[in-house]
Amino acid sequence: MPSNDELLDIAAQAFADRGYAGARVDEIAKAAGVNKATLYYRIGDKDALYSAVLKRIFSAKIVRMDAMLEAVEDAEQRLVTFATILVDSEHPQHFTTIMLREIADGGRNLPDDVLPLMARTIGTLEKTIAQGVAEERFNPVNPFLLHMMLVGACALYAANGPIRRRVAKLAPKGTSLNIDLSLHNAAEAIANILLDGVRKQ
Amino acid sequence: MPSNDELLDIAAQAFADRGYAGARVDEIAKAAGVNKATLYYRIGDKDALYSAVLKRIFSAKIVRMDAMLEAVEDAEQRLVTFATILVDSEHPQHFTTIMLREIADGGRNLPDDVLPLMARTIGTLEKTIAQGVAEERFNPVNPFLLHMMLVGACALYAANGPIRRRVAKLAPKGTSLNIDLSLHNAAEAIANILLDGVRKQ
Amino acid sequence: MPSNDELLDIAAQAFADRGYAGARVDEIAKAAGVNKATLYYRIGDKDALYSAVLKRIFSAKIVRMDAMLEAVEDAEQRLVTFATILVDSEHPQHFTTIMLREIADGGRNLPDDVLPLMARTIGTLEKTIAQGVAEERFNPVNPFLLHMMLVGACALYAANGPIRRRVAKLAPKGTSLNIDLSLHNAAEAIANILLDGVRKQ
Amino acid sequence: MPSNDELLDIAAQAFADRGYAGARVDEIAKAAGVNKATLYYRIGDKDALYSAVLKRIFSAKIVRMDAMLEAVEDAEQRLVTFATILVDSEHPQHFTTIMLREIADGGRNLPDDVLPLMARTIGTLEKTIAQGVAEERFNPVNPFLLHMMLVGACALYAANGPIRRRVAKLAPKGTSLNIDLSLHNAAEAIANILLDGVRKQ
DNA sequence: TATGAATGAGTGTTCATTCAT
DNA sequence: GATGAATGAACACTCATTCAT
Repeated sequence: MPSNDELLDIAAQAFADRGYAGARVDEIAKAAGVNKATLYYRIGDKDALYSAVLKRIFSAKIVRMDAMLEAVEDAEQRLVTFATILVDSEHPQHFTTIMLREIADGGRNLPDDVLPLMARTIGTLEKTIAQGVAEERFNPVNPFLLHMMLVGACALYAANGPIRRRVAKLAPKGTSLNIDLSLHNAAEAIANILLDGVRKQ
Repeated sequence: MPSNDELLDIAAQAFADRGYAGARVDEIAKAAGVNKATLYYRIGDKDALYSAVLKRIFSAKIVRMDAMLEAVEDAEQRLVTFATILVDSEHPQHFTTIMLREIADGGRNLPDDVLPLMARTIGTLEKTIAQGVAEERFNPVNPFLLHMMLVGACALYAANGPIRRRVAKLAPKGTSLNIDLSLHNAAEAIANILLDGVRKQ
Repeated sequence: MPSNDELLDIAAQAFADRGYAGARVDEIAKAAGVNKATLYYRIGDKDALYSAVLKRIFSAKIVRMDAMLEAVEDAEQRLVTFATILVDSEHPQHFTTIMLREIADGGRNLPDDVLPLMARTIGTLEKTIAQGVAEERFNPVNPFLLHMMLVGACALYAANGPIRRRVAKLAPKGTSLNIDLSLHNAAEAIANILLDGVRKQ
Repeated sequence: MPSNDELLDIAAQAFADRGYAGARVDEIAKAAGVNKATLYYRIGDKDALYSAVLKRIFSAKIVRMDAMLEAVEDAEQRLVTFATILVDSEHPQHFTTIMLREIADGGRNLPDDVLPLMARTIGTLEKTIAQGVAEERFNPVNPFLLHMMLVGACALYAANGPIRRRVAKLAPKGTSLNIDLSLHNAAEAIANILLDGVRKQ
């Protein structure tokens, strides 16, 4: 009998793979090895299950971001670490994939109490950039756009593995598609390209 | 009675709003003002409808990209134009939103004949970057990652309007969230930040 | 452009293959190479089409029975010929298959004006048997049961080819299933077995 | 709430009455007094439901045949009993009607695992005839044709009650159509006519 | 606390039929 | 006469949810 946390991890997998509308409560219960009614008893309906998954995933990410904020002082290093944390956790694909889906959905299923978590993530990054600007190491740049670029690039790279491989088969040999950077390395590379654009010379 | 193209536009709206699994054939037919059976007669089942929508959206985008490639010579200008075309067309949200959903889905519903179109888009950008490198104006940078950054940032910004507004209400006044750049201007700004990172000094 | 008779033959094939409920007006029109609306214009709705097919098939059979009655004098020979005509015509499978379906259906779709034709067929056989009894060559036997036996055996043999072949694969070699009598020969054999039972010694 | 067996009996009624294509899952559920989804939960889709019905009906028939084989020694008596069992069971019309439909359908919906049951039925009869021939009481006769005659005649008589009554109204009084033998008696009579033809003199 | 069983309300799809030309 | 296009009414099937135990 799986714990509630294990239940939520299995549900996260399903929601990441299929989206809210595409995921099936039956299949989640089956994958978890519990009766469907047990899922309802322990967690609630599909909406509640989804909310719980989102809260779990976002909370974990925020906790890691906060820990990073305390551990890393350097503004540049913070941006790089921010990027790697985005893609680099126990369930990397789940976070980025579900986030992309939520954005596409306009946050339709996003419960109100995860929004503050998202706001905090953005605030975290904004503070970092403000710090770099204050230290006169960064050009003044719109923190929100920078956030979009960091998150967008990392999330896309993290999520598009399957498509990348299908497209790669069609492209001529030797093209840039034939890369296979690890998520961690890709996130670092992305952050560094951004830093090159942001860094004051 | 709507034309087939009008039908596909209405379906695109639905697929962008709700995703493949969340969209309802009934509602698409109703929104188009045709009988559901007419949809099947004219286009086919949900899969065929989705394929037709994807082909229409991607083809239109590719056509604009190609036209741009011929009209714009300068490598930097090309990157900027590429970004603006991504978000700036007759149906801007549809393209980026559906693309995000497809990436999250691992291209599960992506028909084989739209993959070459995606490959071409990437190839287009890659050539532009290679041109900039050849002209010794760009640092050598992984074109695929640059593509991720450009597309990821633009798509996220284009698609996350609703969430942005919800989050903005929660954030303190005066933060970077309270921006309201047009898609076009945001895409330009994003491209320029990237160019700052890529440009050879 | 097929004639109405050709149309009916094609429809007969469909009704024989799939039954009234299983046959598709679309497919009949397509098989006939005419527009579906043309089918309605020339013949009428599905019911009318089915009635027309039944009338055509039963009439043809009756005509051949009548011709036989005039040509063959001997009672025994009449029974044999009756059996062979049942299975042996331009469209042998259609008649027996559709007849079996109608019987199973309780004649639900059988129009009133084909019933007299069926009654005449039975009457034809009954006269033949009465003749044999009158000539003191046949035992007095229930003509209706004889009719069932002759028609049932011939129709089953004519219609069950596909199943017979599937079952034959499962049966051990050398069993009686591995026969492949032509319809004509099988009907003759069936009639002769019956005659052995009916014939006065 | 009906048991699964009761469910299958109600479904058998529908399939016998209307055939596979003509039967409606909605109506079966309604007739059984259960929700349509319950039917799917308990048994499966229309195909599975039909397979289950066929298996139930054929198994029951085979069981009775086997019991008869053990109880009856005399070859002639076996043929008669075989005929009566064909038409004489808890659900007489269902078996013969569905069998006729399946034959007309070429066994299109006949699951592979009921074919062995059919083969066994034929094998049963074949052994009986072989026994009669070995005992020098029967003429050597094709067992498969004999099977066709016995089954065809009995099935037709069992199934064509409704048509018989409609035709009888059209025929002149005093004709053979105005018989109303019970199924049991008709089967006996049919078997006896056949025996007269098969019996060695 | 847990679950096998049941179900109302959809959900995509098909089909016989009709209509405008 | 003939037909491409359109559609109301089914139709098989699914799914989130609940209930009895």
